[in-house]
Amino acid sequence: MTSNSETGRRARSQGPSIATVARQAGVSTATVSRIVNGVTNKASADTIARVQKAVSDLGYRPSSAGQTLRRSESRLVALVAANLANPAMSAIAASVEVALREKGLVMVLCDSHDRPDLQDEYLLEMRAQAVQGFILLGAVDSPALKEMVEAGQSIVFVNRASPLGNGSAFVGIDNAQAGADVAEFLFGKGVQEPLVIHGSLASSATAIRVEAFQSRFMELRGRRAAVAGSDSLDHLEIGRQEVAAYIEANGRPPEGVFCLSDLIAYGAARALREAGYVPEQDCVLIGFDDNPMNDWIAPWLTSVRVPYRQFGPVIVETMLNLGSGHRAPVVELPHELVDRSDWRG
Amino acid sequence: MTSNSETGRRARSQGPSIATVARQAGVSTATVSRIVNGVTNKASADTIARVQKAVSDLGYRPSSAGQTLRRSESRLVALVAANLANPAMSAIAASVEVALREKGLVMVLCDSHDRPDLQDEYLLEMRAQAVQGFILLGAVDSPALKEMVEAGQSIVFVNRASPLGNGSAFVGIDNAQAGADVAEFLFGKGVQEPLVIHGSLASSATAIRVEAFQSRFMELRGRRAAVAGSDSLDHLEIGRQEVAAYIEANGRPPEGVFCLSDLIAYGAARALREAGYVPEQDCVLIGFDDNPMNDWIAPWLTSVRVPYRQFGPVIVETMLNLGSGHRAPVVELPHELVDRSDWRG
DNA sequence: ACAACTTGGGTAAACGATTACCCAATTGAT
DNA sequence: ATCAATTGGGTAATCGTTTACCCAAGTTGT
Repeated sequence: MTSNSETGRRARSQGPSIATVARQAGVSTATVSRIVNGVTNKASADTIARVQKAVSDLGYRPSSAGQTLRRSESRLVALVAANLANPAMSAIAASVEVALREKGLVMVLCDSHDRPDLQDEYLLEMRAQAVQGFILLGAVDSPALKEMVEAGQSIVFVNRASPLGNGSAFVGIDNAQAGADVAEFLFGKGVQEPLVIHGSLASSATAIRVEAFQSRFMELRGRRAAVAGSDSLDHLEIGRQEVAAYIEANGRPPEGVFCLSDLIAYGAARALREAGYVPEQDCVLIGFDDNPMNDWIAPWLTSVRVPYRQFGPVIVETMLNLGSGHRAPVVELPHELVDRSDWRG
Repeated sequence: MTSNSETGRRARSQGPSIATVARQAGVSTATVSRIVNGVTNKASADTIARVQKAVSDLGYRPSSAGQTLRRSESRLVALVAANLANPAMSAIAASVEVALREKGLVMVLCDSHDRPDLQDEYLLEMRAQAVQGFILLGAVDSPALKEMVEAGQSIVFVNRASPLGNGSAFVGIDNAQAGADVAEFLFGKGVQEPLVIHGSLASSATAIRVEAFQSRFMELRGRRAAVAGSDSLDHLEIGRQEVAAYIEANGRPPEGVFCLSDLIAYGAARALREAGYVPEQDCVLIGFDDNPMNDWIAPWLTSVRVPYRQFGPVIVETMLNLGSGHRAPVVELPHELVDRSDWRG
C-alpha cells in the first residue's frame, strides 16, 4: 500500500498526473481526459462525479508539456517588445497580460532591445515553445521574422507595422492623422519654425507620424520643419541632447517641438530647464503616447494620447481571430491630442 | 519521394523535429540528441559534422514540449508581480528578463494585482507549465503559495518577504536601515511633525520601513509621526488624497512627508500644487524606489534609491543556486538616499 | 590467437495528454 | 426472440526528446 500510494506520483514538486487521477477514481486515463475536457457523453453521471472528486481532491491540472506535445500548441503567447524601458511598451504589456489571462493564455515577455539578432533568437525560441502566437511591439526586419510570416504563424504587429510590408495583422492608431493633428496644433499656437525630434525611423509608426506632420505643416506654413533625432533607445537623452544642441546653435530654445515620444519630451524639458528656461512657458512641447502618469508628473505636457488600456483586449482578439478571416485585420484605435498648454504651476 | 520529403515534417508552422534531422543525417534520433546536447564521445567526428550540418540546414531547435515532458522541467520561469502599473515592478521585470535570457531561460510575466485568488491561479498554472522557478514581486498569503513552498519549489521573494515567514530566499534591501535613513534625513531637515503615507501594509517591506522610520524618529524627536495610507494599488491617488485631506484638516501642508513609493510622492506633489503650494518649497517630500526617470520628471524629489538594475542578475543567480545551498539565501542590496532637496527649478 | 576493452551508434522505454477505434452490455424496435 | 442501436468506457498509438542498455567491430594486451 505504501509503495502503491507513491507509484505514479511525479516528484512532489510536479503535481499529480492524469494517471494518478485515473487510479484514484478507478477509471482509465482516457475517461479522465474526456471528463476534464468536458466530453460528457462517454461517461455515466456516477463516473463523472467520481472523477471530478478525484480531480479536485488531488488538485489535478493537466501538464502543459503533455498537452502541448499532443496538440502541438501550447497556451503560451509571446510578446516581443522593442524596449521595455519605455513606459508605453510596459503599459501595453500589462494590458495584454490581463487580456490573455482572461482567455486562459499565458504571456511570455521578451525584450528585443530593437536588435534583429535578439529578435530572431526570441522568435526561434518561441516557436520551439509552440506558442499560439506572437505579438510584436516594434518589430525589426530579420530573417526569422520573414520565416514565421511565411509559415503562417499568428502574428500581430502593434504600433509599428510589419517591416515586410503588406498583409499582416496590425493594431495601432491612425499615425498619419496623429501627425497632422500635431502640425495643426503647433501651427495654431503660432509656432512658425518647430523642431521635430524622433527616435528610430526604422519604426514605421514614427516615420509616418513625422511625414504626415511635415506634409500638413507644409500645407499650413509653406515650409517643412527641422528634424533631429537618432536611433538610440534612450529617448530621454535624445530629447535632452537635441534640444541642448539647438539652444547651443541658435542661442534660444525652439518655439515648439514635436517629440515623437513622451520620453523625448521629458528629455527636451530637462534640457530647457538646464539652460535656464521654463518648459511650459518658453517652448510649446508636444509629446506622444501620453503616459498615464502625465497628469501627475508632467501636467504641463500636451501629448497625443494613445489608448493603451484598450490595446490588450483588441490585440488578443485580433490574434485569436487570425485563423478565421482571410484578410489581415488592421485595427486603428482612436487617439486624442490632450492639450495641457494652459497649465500653470 | 515527394511524399517522403513531407513525412515526419510537422505542420510547417512548427519547425523540424529531431526525427527529420536524424533522417537527413542518416543516423538515429539518439545520436542527434546526444550531439545536440554536447555528448561527443558517442559519435565519430564525421558523424558529428554531418549531424551539425543537418541541424543548421534545417534550423532545428528541440521542441520545448518534448524536452519538458522528458526532463519534467521547462525553460520557463514565472515572474509574478503584484502590480505592473508600478514602474518599480516593471523595472525589475525588465531586468529579470535580461538576466534570464542570458541563462537561456524564458520569462513568463503575471500580474496578480495583489489578489490571493489570482496569485493562486497563476501559481497553479505555472506549476502545470513545469516552470523552473518562481520570482514573486510582492507575494500575498494564499493556499497555493503554502503548497509550493512546502513542495520545495524554487521560489525567490523580492522586496516583500514570504508571508509564511522564515526560510525562504529573499532579495531586497535593508528595509529597516532605509526607514531609519529617512527618519534621520527628515529630522535633519528640521521636520518636527512629518506625515507617513503608505500603500498596503500587508507588504512586509512597507511595514518594516514604516516601523523603522517611527522607531528612529522616536529616538531623535521623542515622538512618532502621523501615519496615513490605504491598501489601494493606486498609489498616485493615495498620495494625493492623504495630502489633500491633511491640508483640509490642518489648513497647511505637512512639513515633510515620507511617501512609501515614488508614486505616492507624485500624488502628494499633485495635491500640494492643487492647493496652491509648490512641492519643492513648501514641503519636504521623500519618495521611495527612486524611479530612474526621477532625474527627468521629478528632479526635485528626494528618494531612496533601490538598485533595480542589479536585481535581475541577483534574483536569477539566487534562484538557480537554490538547489545547492542548504540555507535560504537572503540578499540585501545597497540602497541610497538620493538627496535632491537643493533643486530649484 | 584469444580475452578484454574501447569506439560508435542503434533500440526502446518513459514522460503526460488526447483520441481514434474497439468492444461489451444494455436498450429499443419489430 | 432477434437484430440494431446506443451507452459507457477501455486500449493503444501518437506527439518529441532523452537515456539506459545493448551490440558489433575494431583495438590492445598477453
